[in-house]
Amino acid sequence: MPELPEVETIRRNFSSKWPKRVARVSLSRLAPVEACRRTELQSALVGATIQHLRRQGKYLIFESDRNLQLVLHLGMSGRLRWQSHQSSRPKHTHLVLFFWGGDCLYYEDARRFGTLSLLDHAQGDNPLLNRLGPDYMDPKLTVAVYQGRLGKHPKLTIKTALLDQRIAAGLGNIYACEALYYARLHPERRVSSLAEPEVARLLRAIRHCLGLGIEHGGSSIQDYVNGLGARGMMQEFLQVYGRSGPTLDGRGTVQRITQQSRSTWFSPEQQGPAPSLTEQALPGSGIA
DNA sequence: GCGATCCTGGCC
DNA sequence: GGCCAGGATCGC
Repeated sequence: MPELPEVETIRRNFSSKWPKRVARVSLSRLAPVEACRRTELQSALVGATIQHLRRQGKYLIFESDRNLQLVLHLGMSGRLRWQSHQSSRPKHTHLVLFFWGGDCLYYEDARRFGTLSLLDHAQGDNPLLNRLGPDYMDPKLTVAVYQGRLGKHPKLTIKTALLDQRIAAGLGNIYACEALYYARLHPERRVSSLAEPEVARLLRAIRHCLGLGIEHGGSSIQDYVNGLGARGMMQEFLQVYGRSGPTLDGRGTVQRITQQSRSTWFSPEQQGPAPSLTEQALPGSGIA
């Protein structure tokens, strides 16, 4: 469900709350946590102080004063909600952190596509985060770095590459479609067909879309709400995602296709015709 | 690289 | 009842 802007919005909702010491932990039977770490998770967190909340791609990382971090991915339907006092538990609540002083943090996830993990090392070697590419908002991700990382996957279509969190982290289906629209690139182009200026344009478009998303508090298309229970407004500003008929700016029409069994929305007028077989076969000018 | 798969809920 | 959904991983 949530992509980088939604997760970042939630992180910011809580930024003034830390540090906070955990008094009690409640973990549901169905909580999406590795089975071997269930009991450990509770005992490790009780008494720990959460120093701050960090984000990498779509992951939220609770850094504690002990040598451990709680890593949360919200999957498709995960929600995190801050309450100033204990309240009734929504259905599908999997974890509640009760803090000293009365505040509580509720984590719910109906579909249980999310993941909860406990990592021992505050920095460095953890298999979960090591696989992730650099965050799209990280300034260290320059055009040259991005081009190099894309270049390792020349055969992927651009759309697929944008969703691949190993190349760079944070994009999901919504912002991938939007970024391709702003970059005026056809989603079925191969990575190998991208020239350097197009990569630069793409990275700029991605950051533009993610920035807009953050500015508007995320997209509440179905049921996303932020950490305080409020809906976002970005759904009002999407050019192509989920639309039929004209793009939001009226410059083209929206077409829906399926890639990797997921929907892609794009505008043929603005993003060019489907790439031709000749282009796909041409060696050379690309970045492969 | 691709498709199947893990789940529930909402909509037609 | 069937289909679709903002994600990621695991087989072939």
